[in-house]
Amino acid sequence: MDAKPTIVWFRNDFRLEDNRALSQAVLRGAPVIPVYIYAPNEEGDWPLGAASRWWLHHSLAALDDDLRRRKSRLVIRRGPALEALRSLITETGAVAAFWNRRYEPAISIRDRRIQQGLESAGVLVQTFNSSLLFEPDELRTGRGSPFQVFTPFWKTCLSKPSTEPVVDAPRQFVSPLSWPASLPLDSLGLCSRIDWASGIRATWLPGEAGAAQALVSFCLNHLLSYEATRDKPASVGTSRLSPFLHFGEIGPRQVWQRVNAVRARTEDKSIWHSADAHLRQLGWREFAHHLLYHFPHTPLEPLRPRFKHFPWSSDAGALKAWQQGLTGYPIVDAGMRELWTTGWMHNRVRMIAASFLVKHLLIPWQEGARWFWDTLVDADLANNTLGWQWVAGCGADAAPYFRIFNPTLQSTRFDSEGKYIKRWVPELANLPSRWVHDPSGAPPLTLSAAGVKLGENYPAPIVAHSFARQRALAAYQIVRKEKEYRLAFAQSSLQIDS
DNA sequence: TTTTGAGTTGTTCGA
DNA sequence: GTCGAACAACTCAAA
Repeated sequence: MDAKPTIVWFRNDFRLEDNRALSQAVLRGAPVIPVYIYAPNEEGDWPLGAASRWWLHHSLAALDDDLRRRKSRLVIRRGPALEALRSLITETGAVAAFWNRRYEPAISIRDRRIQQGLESAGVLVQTFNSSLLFEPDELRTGRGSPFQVFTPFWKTCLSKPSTEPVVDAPRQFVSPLSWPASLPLDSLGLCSRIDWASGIRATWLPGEAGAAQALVSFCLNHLLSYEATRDKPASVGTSRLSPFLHFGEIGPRQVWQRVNAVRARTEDKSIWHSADAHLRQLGWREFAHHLLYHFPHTPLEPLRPRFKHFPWSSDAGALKAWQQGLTGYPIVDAGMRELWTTGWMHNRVRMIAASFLVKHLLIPWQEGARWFWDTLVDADLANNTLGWQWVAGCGADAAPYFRIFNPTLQSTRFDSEGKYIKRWVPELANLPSRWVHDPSGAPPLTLSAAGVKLGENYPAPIVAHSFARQRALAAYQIVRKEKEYRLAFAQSSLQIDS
């Protein structure tokens, strides 16, 4: 038996179950050294946001606890990652390094470099897929190009042989004779000194146990009626697994298996529909990673180049109102405040709030993406990019440009009693539900009876819907005609040439 | 190469 | 309140 240790490098796969790199390392029979390396400036243009750092801190603490329960531990180091790995190898005499692959552009370039660096020094490197059902290179259209439309992408996924089975968490680890030094978790400075995270702390339990609990609870209580309730932000209708999936405290294969198990136990068509609808959401996660991998420029630039010429406006005041939940559109404000308080926003409300920023305010989607990146506990480069480009109409399979959400209508449709609004915008708590979606339309007496003073304790709408809608349509006309402009330009330059 | 069919999540208008 | 049609049109994926 090889007594020289194997390093398992953890990176957004903070779990013991269904972790290929870990289980394969344990199988070697040699001591296993679990490592985390904090290297924020190796994440390209996207160092972790504040909410993500909070989650990471607690995720690492939870992983360390879980490892210690198995007589192991997590060794924490700072980057650069290659140097950290090299010195660990020197200190411990390790001969192998295993990790699960990440697919973000900057990270995969870095990781290939690290792999080469270690292999050239004689270290055995093995990497695995633990975070996707299908890796970006596995799926191609008939012509061999990457997919840009979701439905054929997902059909192709579903036509593949069923996903690999989930691997159990290793029962026991072999420890090294002595443990290499580890930085204290607190020294990474992931949690800011001012405790702004109380709302996040009250909402979430980071770590593998919290993830497992969230999945069980979802399958037991919400999956059965997922189709009916997933669009209702006032109720817990969605799985709320996104941060756990992002940090790899649960993997998509585990979700896939569990949801399919529920599906297999019933003949009830409505449950089948719900299960399929939820698996489809996993499909979107896959699609987002597929797109980011094949179109690595998209976090900063539109996938459809003609949108580079979109007449965006830069209105710092409006951006701030949006960020603070003070737009005067209750459903938007409720969402933005839920985000600020809990680090998460309901999917339906994300679309409404994002659409409002991009279409009502004409503020670049990149500004919205940046804010979400900083405030979401589930901030994920692939998902965030896909979502914002979809809303802005410049991405893959995007909403057509003329599809402009009416926040008031969305609100009456999906939060009809105004429960969600009243929870997050307490200024409006005493308004009758009929008016809570659009206080500016309420009779003055109703407003004063409810203690609402528009412009004083709750803002009037910062822009009128019908005006904003017309303005957005007009702005999109410019992008729409870009093709014609280009043609005209080409012709005119031909004329100049001749 | 060309053609054909289809595409997460909508809104507004008028009856 | 509910219903259907119009909106306006692009691009991808597959045959």
